[in-house]
Amino acid sequence: MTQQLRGLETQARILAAAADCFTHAGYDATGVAEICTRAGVSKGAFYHHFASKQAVFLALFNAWIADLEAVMQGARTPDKSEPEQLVALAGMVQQVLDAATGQLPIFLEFWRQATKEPDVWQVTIEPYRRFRTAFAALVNEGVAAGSLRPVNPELAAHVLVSLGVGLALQGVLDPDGAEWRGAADQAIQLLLTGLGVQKAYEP
Amino acid sequence: MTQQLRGLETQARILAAAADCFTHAGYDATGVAEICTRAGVSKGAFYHHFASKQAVFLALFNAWIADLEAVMQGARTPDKSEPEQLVALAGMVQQVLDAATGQLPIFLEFWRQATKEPDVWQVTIEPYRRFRTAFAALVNEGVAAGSLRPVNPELAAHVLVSLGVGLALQGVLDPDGAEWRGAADQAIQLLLTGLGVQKAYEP
DNA sequence: CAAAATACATACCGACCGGTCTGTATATTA
DNA sequence: TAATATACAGACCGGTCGGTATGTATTTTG
Repeated sequence: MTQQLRGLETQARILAAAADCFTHAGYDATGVAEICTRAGVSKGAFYHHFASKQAVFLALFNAWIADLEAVMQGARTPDKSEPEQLVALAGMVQQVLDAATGQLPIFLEFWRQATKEPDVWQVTIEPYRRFRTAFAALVNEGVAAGSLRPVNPELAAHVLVSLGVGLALQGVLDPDGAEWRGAADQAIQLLLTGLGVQKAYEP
Repeated sequence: MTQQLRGLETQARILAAAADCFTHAGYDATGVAEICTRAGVSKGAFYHHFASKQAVFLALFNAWIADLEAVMQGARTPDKSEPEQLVALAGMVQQVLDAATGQLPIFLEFWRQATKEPDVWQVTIEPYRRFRTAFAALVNEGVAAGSLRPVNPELAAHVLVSLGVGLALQGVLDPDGAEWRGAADQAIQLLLTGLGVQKAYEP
């Protein structure tokens, strides 16, 4: 049991070190030796736990996906109105982004790899599509219930998700203070107003 | 004169080949030899015209910036109303993105490099800030003229630019057809409606 | 036409990098 | 306790890559 525990611990150290390196220097630029040094392990340990550098990257990526999945599960509030649910979902997106702030540059690595490796791409775009589906369903319900203007749900969802992604990327590239947070709030306000939520512009 | 022309020609070939390689394989993954092969020149020619691989990358990047600059200059229409100008600016963003479609993955390279190299970062975020400034000025005028709802111009501009960036990134990662274009149109409609442009929701 | 500059081509180098191989200490098992 | 498996350690290797050094053909210059 002690040995198993020890193994998992070094495995975690390798993952943490790799995340650090990938974040700061990028995937290609960081060598396995660098990861090992930062993790305080030898190359033998590294290749004992992981088949390749790519494997470490994928493990990191899958962990991130799992986290995202968990957060999405916790955002189900079917008893509220569609506008309120939209606000909740948007807030959740913000929460996810906040949780990842600081180590966000690694997303650029994910996205870049996704444009090359088909399997990475597959699992990369899945969360976005899921987001879009969720938003579209909500908008659809809202339109049917009359609480939202009659817009194309799919397109509206696409807009919402794109806005979230854009805010995230802006935050990565130019994180000059809290403006970003304010922009996220205002973005939601503007879009909800555009979608026809009266409360947003008639306090 | 003939010799000078010849030099510029091979220089252009190198740049084109490099853009191709960077787009398809990424910066780190493409070697100088590969660029030379695709360009049909020797390594000597390469290092005669460019000091390093980084230099080629920066040249490519600066060319892109210059293009963007030119397009932005051509979008000045001060004689129209603020909402119309907003639509024009948004359309311009779309035009820029369209022009780059297909070779867009190289933007991920730009952005990634920007998170590491301070000088690349400086020149990377400048266009975005310029976009934001332009949008903010327009929104400000519109608010003053009463054609737009009284919103914070800076935040509104941030939202607009973020949306554009997000749409672009979505288009890169998941370019499954024309939905993307429709989303861009609808996004503008929604935001303009949210900003208070009557024409958008009262045809 | 001589000389100097330009525009290449080719061979080559040292560094680095992902991955392997062998050895060893510790823990688990029979 | 003997045997086996696990968890490392560290030397090492084949190959690649960015960059250089040297040579040459052509062109411009004086």
